[in-house]
Amino acid sequence: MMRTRVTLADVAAIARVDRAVVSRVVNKDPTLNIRPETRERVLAAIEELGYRPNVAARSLRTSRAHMFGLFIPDFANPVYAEIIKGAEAEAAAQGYVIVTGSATGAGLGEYMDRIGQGRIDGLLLAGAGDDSSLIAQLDQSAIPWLMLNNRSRSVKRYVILDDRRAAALAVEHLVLLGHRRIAHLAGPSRADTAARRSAGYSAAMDDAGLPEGPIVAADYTPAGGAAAMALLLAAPEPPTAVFVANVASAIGAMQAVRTAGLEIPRDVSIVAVHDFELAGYLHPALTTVRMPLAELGRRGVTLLGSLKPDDTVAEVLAGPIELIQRSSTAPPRR
Amino acid sequence: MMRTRVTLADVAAIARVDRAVVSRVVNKDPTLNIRPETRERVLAAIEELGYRPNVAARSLRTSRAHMFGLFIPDFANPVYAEIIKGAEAEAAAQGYVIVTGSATGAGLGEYMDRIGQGRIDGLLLAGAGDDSSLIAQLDQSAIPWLMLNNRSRSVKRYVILDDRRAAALAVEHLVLLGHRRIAHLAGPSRADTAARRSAGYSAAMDDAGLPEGPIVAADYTPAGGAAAMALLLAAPEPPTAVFVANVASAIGAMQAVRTAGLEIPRDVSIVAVHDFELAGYLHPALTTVRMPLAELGRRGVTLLGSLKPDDTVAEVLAGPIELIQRSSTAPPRR
DNA sequence: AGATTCCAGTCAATCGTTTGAACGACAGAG
DNA sequence: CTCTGTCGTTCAAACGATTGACTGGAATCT
Repeated sequence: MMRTRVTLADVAAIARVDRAVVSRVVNKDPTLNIRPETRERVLAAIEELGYRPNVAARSLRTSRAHMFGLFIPDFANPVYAEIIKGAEAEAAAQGYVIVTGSATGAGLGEYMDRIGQGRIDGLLLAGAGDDSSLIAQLDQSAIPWLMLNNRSRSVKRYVILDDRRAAALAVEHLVLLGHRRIAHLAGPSRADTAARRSAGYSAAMDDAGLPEGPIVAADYTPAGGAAAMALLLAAPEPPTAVFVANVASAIGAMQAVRTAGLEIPRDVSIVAVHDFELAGYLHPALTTVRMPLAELGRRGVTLLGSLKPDDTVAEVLAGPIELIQRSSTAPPRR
Repeated sequence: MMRTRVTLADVAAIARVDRAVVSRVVNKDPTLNIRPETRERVLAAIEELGYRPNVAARSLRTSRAHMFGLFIPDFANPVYAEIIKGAEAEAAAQGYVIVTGSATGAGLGEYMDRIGQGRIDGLLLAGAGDDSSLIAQLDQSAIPWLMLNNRSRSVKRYVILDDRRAAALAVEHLVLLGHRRIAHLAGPSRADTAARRSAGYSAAMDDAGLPEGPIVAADYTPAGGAAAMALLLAAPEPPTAVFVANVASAIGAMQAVRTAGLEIPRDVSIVAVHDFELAGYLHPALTTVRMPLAELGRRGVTLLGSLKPDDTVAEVLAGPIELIQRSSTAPPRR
């Protein structure tokens, strides 16, 4: 049952007032002086016709779209799912809606083309690389934008989490359990988060007076983690504990431990960054460091709303970072 | 560096033609007769100014937004992540962009309010319930919509997968391995997918000449699955295999098996519907039935594009459904 | 009584594109 | 030499909402 679209004019006609009045009633314009009974008529007409403002017309006139863009690498990654949820919640609270795009669909440039001009009031880039041609394009587009969980060397427009501290927390936990040979299964060298987590690892090891164990870099994938872990275990004096920079790698790493005929945590303890629901259901349940990912998304949206064109943003989100101890970490074997 | 926005008029001025010409060039209007050199001038001006059409103006005029809505229960659920990816890919191919919303942000009604009128050309509802007040509201909104992976009793507007066949495939696999006491850990009774999978289970058991084992319903959550599995294992003659309707439940179920001091697949085999990346990394690796979820998203978008106002759609997506055999299923113990 | 303020709205320009209709110049037909 | 057709463009009216400026009357002030 296709209804014909209802406009301000229709409402105005029924309520016997000017379109302007209806508009001001809808927008709760405080400068409007109106008799209660007139307002009632307007409201009744809106109700009767089921009027809803036309977004295109409104945004053409006001040049505000009430929509934010959010670009992520992959929807299937629970880390970004968490960020989206936070961003969406905050956007909803502001009456905004989110138009998502992912690198699996097509590149960022192509996404920007489809977005066009005037469709979004701001853009969040979660986990995108540091591509300078991209940044140039963004600056041309005249909308505020921000990187999440990934900083750019060239431009100060990012909010990140305290990955350093998260890494240190994980390492301290292992140290406290009595481990001394603690290796680091790092992320890919081009990833900014990986670098910060590695730095945290090094600092914490240093603080504990321990020598940095072997560090092996791997992709943020199960396969990458498995390969890297196999390497670590093959060493003449394998580590008794491994700090893994990422859950995806950690899952692969756990598999590699089993493949090597060893047992977690008896032979090797594992702790990884980012908590996620399934972590507690893996076997053994994975000890993780929980970071405020949803809060990161929320903060990004909040900032977008108040960002001035040339503002710089270089924020390390203050938020709870906690160790979720499960069964993959234990004191080393005597 | 905030650029001042570039309009058709700016381009027209530089190219020394009318706005209309620029518009027709941009839109590749086939009825336009134009001298090659004029076209060149226009293209050059567009390039020089970096002109991009204003989406609001365009969509006000044409009443097409080049945007689809997609509402899902939860971004963190890998099943919907897969659907989104498919939908996004197809939308991108059509030059459309997707505005997502989830039930974790706020309800569908609230999402529709934020969407407003004229912002989307169609709406996909993935896994939403069969809420009749909602359907009334949708029909009022004058945009085509479709349910994905969930059918509504009241309205024929859905695309679903062949859950019946998927369930049958899983059960047949267990039968082939030699199992005879095959239980079913079903989904919540209000979920449409759960009902179809249960039907498939029953049919397959019947075909195999086996008595229906115990059937226990559980939420599509690890906790629900764990509780239900505990119940199944406590029976005097526990099943040697369980067909689980959903991966989330399956993960909980696996935990419950371990808690009971049993081993998979030695003491009980488990197979679940929907494959997902981590399934291969669980311990033991979970045997699943892979369904074409991305294809479902893709198909939904395709249909939205060609849907007439009063068309009915009741489609069971034809697409590959395959058993991914891993290590959680084996012949029963003698 | 005349001036001023307030009330309760109305008027109309504007945002940037799209698109059916019109138009001047030129060519070819009759 | 006028008429009819193309060619290559231009004209201008939408689309629907917003918002600063304005207005006609009543109430209040001086």
